[in-house]
Amino acid sequence: MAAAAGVSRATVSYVLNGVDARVSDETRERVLKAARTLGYTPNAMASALRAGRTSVVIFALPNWPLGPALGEFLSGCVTELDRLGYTPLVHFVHASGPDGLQKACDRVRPVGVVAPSGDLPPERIEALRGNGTHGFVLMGRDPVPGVPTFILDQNRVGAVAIEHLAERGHQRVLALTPLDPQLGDLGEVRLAGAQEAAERLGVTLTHVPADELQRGLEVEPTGVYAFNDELALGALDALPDGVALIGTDDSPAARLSHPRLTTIRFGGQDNPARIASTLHAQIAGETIQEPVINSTPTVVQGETT
Amino acid sequence: MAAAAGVSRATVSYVLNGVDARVSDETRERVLKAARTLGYTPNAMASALRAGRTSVVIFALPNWPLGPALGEFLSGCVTELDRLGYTPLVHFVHASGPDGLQKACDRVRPVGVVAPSGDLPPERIEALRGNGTHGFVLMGRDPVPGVPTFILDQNRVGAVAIEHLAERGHQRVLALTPLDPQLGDLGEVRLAGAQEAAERLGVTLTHVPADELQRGLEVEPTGVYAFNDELALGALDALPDGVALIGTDDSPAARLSHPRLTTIRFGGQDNPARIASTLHAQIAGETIQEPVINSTPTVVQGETT
DNA sequence: TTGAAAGCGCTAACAA
DNA sequence: TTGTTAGCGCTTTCAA
Repeated sequence: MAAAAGVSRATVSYVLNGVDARVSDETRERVLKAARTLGYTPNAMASALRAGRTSVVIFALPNWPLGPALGEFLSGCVTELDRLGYTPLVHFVHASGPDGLQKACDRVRPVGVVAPSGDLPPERIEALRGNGTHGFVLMGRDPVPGVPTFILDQNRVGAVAIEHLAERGHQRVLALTPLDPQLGDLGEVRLAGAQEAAERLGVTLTHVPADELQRGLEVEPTGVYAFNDELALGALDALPDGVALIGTDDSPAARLSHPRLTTIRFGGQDNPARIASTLHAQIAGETIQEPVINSTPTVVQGETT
Repeated sequence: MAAAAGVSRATVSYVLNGVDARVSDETRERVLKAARTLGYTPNAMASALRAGRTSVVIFALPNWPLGPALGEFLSGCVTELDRLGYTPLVHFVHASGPDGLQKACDRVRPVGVVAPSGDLPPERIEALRGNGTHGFVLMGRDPVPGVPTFILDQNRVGAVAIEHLAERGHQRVLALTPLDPQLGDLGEVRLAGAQEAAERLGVTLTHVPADELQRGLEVEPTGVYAFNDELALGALDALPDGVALIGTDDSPAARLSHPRLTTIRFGGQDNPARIASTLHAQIAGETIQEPVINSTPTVVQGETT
């Protein structure tokens, strides 16, 4: 490449990295033309080696059920990170082996990582810091000291649902959960939150896996809380008239259903932007002012409650 | 590191890469211990630079609606690739800028790429080949000459749905589509396939966006084909008794709904494994025998048709 | 305004 | 069985 343009490798580097002060217009033109002709792309491995860092940000996705809400959130994060000049890539934690995230980080040396707090313990973070990873955002229920954390309080989701039903006078409530082990840990926390709220508010909560819906109806509930919108929609037709129903996720389908489903929306629109900028600030070496990003669940009122 | 173990860098490299023939047991032990003590991790950038290739496989995800079916497929691909020793990472094509995939490939120099055929034209593939990318699997409607292709015939999905309804004697059918622009291109192709099949079979097909379901019912359809299961479930309660309903995706919620939803399952269980092994073979320099991986949609019979 | 050269951390060929 | 060394492609300092 340098030879093709008749200049030194150094000059090529300056041109391609926009250090304009250093090269004459004429030389720059020649280099750019040669680059185009040859289809030259700088070797990112080499420059990463030299610089001691890549532009990659790994988003470690835990075993969450893939749906519209998650898609929107992920897309948002990717878009923001891309805008800031990073190369965001999603790693499926549960689908790789036990040390999948660890291995992925060792192999791409990301400059930043977004990961569930459970998958990235403090000692790993320390190890990564020494390897060129400078930005961290954890996702979890509780704040992690010293590391910016995106609070996803599934516990609260369950509580909000029950509070909503209780406010409307429902005393016997069914909690409808997917069979899918995917919702596993996530679901347990939600259920616990719902249970707590139920006790607090004097609501009788019966937990029923989705495939036993019919059996659950024997307790003659006045309200049903489904752990996701699909489940709610699937139950809608089977529920006796007058039984209230609230789903979770605010999926597009919930907005389009007849009757329109009441559901729970998780988190604000600007969370992806805040996650991205938190990462960016850390990587730039700034101190983070707000180490906690809160995601509050809110009820989206429909016609089913 | 080499110094800490009192050996040369070469020896460290051999030990950590399992070239056992070269080092004595005693030396190996010493090196491994030192590595553990120091928390030493080989710099993958350096070794990638040296080797001319990384272990990363980029899976370029187009603007498909995220749901359980896609999740299963993606997880499958990731698991298989991981098993083969690669580092699979998912790139959200639509969420990055226009040349997002290009940029991502330039920055991580993946050894393999799985991408929609529309996002990876032949000239790009050629360029990538020169940059250390040796495995390609395209996803699209039609085979691409010279490149293994995973055939996703959305056209056929639409046709299968209409055929299923026609077989059961339905002559007036509603096609219920999401508003979501996400399904855009994908949806158009499906609709076209359904339209063709309808004409062929003498079925009257009316296309209605999901938010106009009520208006669609004025044509008094005897069957409804929804472009995804969530939409189908959302409509279930609103449809008059006796109207047949078929969804798309075979989502868990469809299996759990009451009545159980008839739906369309897309593709076989072993597609991820075939995609992974096709990539693997190419990277190993083998010639691919079966350059086309077919994904045939099949009806999953429920109680709604 | 430009070139020469060092060095990022690793691996593989060659020497001992 | 182990050490020495060249060189992967880049950026950046120093010299011209």
